[in-house]
Parts: sequence; structure tokens; C-alpha cells
Amino acid sequence: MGRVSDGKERLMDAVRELIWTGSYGSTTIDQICDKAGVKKGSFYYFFKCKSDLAVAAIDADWQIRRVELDALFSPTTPPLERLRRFCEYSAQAQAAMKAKFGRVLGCPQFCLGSEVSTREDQLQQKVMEMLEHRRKYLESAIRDAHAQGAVIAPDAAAKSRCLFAYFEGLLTQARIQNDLGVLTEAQTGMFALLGVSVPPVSPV
Amino acid sequence: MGRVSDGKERLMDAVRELIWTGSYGSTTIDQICDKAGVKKGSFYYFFKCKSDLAVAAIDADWQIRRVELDALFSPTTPPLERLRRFCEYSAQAQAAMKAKFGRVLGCPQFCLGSEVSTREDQLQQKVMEMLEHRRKYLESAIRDAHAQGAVIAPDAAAKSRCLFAYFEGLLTQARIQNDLGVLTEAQTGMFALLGVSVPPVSPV
DNA sequence: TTGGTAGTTATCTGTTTAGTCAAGTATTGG
DNA sequence: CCAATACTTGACTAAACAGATAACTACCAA
Repeated sequence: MGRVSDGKERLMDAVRELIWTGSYGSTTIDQICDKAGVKKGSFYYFFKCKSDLAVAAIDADWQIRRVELDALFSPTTPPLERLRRFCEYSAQAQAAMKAKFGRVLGCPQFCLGSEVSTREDQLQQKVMEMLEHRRKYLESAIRDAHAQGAVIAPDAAAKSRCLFAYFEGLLTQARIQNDLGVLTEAQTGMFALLGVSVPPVSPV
Repeated sequence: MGRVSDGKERLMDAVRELIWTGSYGSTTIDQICDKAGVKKGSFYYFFKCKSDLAVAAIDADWQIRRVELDALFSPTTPPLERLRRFCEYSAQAQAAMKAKFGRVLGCPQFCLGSEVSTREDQLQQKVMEMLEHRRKYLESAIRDAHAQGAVIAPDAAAKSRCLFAYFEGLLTQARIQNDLGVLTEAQTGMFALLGVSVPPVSPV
């Protein structure tokens, strides 16, 4: 089997952080290698180009996010409570990033997608796939809420697209303004979109 | 006065199109000069660097947008009708871009902002200024609608931030997916956020 | 018509960048 | 311990890039 290495993983971690704290276009392969502590020759041993690395990094990241989101959106949690916790969790995650990097970073996929969608086909496809995955969580929560009579949303898919656009818009605004305050309105806005005037009380 | 030139304007037009159809980071000064039909020496005669040009281009563009938006949001138009027309106008503008470039391009400021906010201070400031200008139109329409009793929105500023995040999120999604269909839900979503279930009939 | 001003151009420099490659080294399974 | 494999390394090339400059040219105003 020859020797083993975590160079691939280090490269994926590096590119994720660099793109997220900066941008895809402004991130060079040299920078990625420096941050990962990997020589450029090794980079090209593992990956064909920057976009291939980015796609792999997004896939690897999704394996982690999926577990977190599965827990947040567990069907054992009341549907509107899932949404509330999702807002809360997202705001906390953004706060953590701000503490670490001095910057509100927003949604990595959404930012990347809006930057590269016109130029990088594979990356755009991958981003769309990831965003669609995320939207599904909202959709099923909304469908469950409708079934329970907690909200009126006969078309859960359409409603989830609304909520999703709103939420991603809010995250991006928080990034642009570098302001966590933007996210305090997330819950209110989400529930306004659902036609529920007041967020529900949270059961344990 | 010496000779006059529209080189400056051509450079501003070129950079706007290149950033919008691609991205800020992937747009080089050589590309801008080529597209503008201006030599690099002239570029540096007019501007200190790429970001200075971008800021100037945004300012110049705003002079045009302002007139259009002033017309759309004229106080002589019923407030909810202003919002409806704004959605319609935006969707048409996106359709025009798709026809011209084969791409849904979304909001130039929002995309640029999310790309460069962590790296280019002046540009970030300018983008924030522009986005704030645009949001104000929504705010005053909502305030007027509330005063008329057409919607219940005692905090027009907060409501406008909601609508704005939603709308920008939707535009960005349309860009990422390169799909005009995303925008068909804009009106429905906007009015859902306002707590008005059905968009009002449009008077002349 | 002329002189100063506004703008143009070709050419140059040094740096950063992506991408290649051949030779080397560590590791693992047999 | 050996040999196949998995990875590493540094040195290389060629292109793209930002930015500078000096000489040139067109235009307006007096």
C-alpha cells in the first residue's frame, strides 16, 4: 500500500477556510499549499486543479454537516421547533466564525455559488446539489408542520424555497455588513414567511 | 482644456459587465482594458487600481438606477403596487440579461459584496451604501402601506430588511441556478412576508 | 497659431501564478 | 528484509499579471 498521508485532507481543510474567509478567485494554489503544509507537487499528485479540490472539499464537508443537520431536523422534534433551532444554531455558528476570524462569513456554498456560477460548471453543479440538500430539511419540517396544522402551507416545496432564499439572503447580508445583528431577525422573518405571527414556545 | 475622452466611461462600463458576468477576482486589468478598447497606460492615467475603478463604476451606475427606482417607487403609485412593479421590473431586467448573456446574473452589488467583503474595504463600504439606498425604497413603500392600513407593519425598517434579504436571496439563487423560474415566486413571497395573502390588483 | 492640457501608446520591468517533472523517501504487505 | 506502492520534494518553465514610464498626439482656449 505504500506510505499513507493526510495531505489530501489538509488540502481540503485549507481550501475551505481560504475560500470562506476570502473568495475562490483570490485563493491561489500556492496559498492553499502553504496553509496545508503541502508542496505543490503533492497538490498535483492528489488533484488535477483547484476546482477539483474545491469540489472534493465541499463533498467532505457535507459528510460532517449532514450529521449536524440530521440531528437538528430530527422528526422527533416538533417541526416548528426544528426551524427555530436551525436559526439558533446558524446564528451560533456565525458567531463562532466571527470570534475566530473577526468576520461574519455567511454560507460558504451560497457565496461560492454566486461567485463562480458563471465560470465553473462542475463547482456550480456541486454547489446546487449542496444547497438543494439543505433546502430539503426545511421542506420536510414545513410539510410536517402543515400536517399537524401548525402552519398553512399546502405546497411545502414552494414554501421551503421562500424560507431558503430569505435565510441565505440574510446570511449573505450579515457577511457583507460583517454584522451578527442582521441574524437576530432570522426567526421572526422565518415565521412571518410561514404566516405564524409569533415563534412557538420551545418544548424540551 | 486639452483633448477629451470617454475612456473613463468605457472602462467603467467594461468593468461592470465583466464583474457581473464573471466575478471581481477573475477580472483582470488587461481584460478590462481590452473590452474597453483602452491601453493599460490610459487605465492607470484614469485610475489608481482595479478597486478604484470598481467603486467609480458603481457610483456611475447608481446615477442611472436611481432614476429608474425613483420612477418605480413614485409616491403617486399605491405602495403595494410599487412593490409589485418592482418585482416585475426586476424579473424583466434579469430576463433581459439572460437573453443578452445566456445567464441570469442576479444583483451585481450583492454578488460583489459577498465576494469581496472580507478583502476590499472601500468596495465593501460602497456596496453597503448602494444596498442601503435600495432598501430605503422598500422601507418607504412599506411605511406608506402601513399608514394606509394596507399592511400591518409598525416597524417599516425591520420589515424592509426582511423583504430585502428575501429578494436578494432569491436573485442570488436565480444566478446560481441560472434559472429565471426562481423569480416567479418573488411577488408571492414578498406579500407573504408582508402578511398579505394575495397580491393586490394593480390600478393604473 | 500656438501653448498648455488631457489623453494615448508602445514598451519595459519584476512578480506571481499554474502546471510539470525526475529523483527521492517513507511505509506497508508479503 | 525487500520490493511495490504511496507520497514528497525542489527545481524548473512559460504565461499572465500589475504597474511604470517616456515619448507622442489631439484638442481647446486665448
